[in-house]
Amino acid sequence: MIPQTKENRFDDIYEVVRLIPSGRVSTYGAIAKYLGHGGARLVGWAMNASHTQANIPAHRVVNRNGVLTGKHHFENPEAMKNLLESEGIIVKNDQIIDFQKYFWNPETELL
DNA sequence: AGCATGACGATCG
DNA sequence: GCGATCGCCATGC
Repeated sequence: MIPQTKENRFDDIYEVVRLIPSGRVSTYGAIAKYLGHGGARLVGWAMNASHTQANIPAHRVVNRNGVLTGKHHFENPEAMKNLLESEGIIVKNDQIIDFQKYFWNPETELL
């Protein structure tokens, strides 16, 4: 039996992030819970290493409050906000307006 | 091997 | 409502 390595976990996370449709956002906790990988920090860490992968819409992943906590990891702090607004999502003061309306939950959307 | 940190989340006081 | 604390896993020193 092949043990589940970190690469498997990261790959699973990347796959789910890639499934987030344009104009929608998801959270670290929701992805972590959906994959059952235990902690939201794993998703956060995977996002941190997402620069090693291609086509990872990391800007569509925010924390449970809909706050752009990871914007500083982009080239520019406003890049994340700019990308989200270009997809029709309103961002005010680093926070997504009507976050619950744009929230994309893999547990329900992919089921 | 032990300790600190991190794009988080939940709980407690 | 908010700050402190713990849990989660991976990484760096």
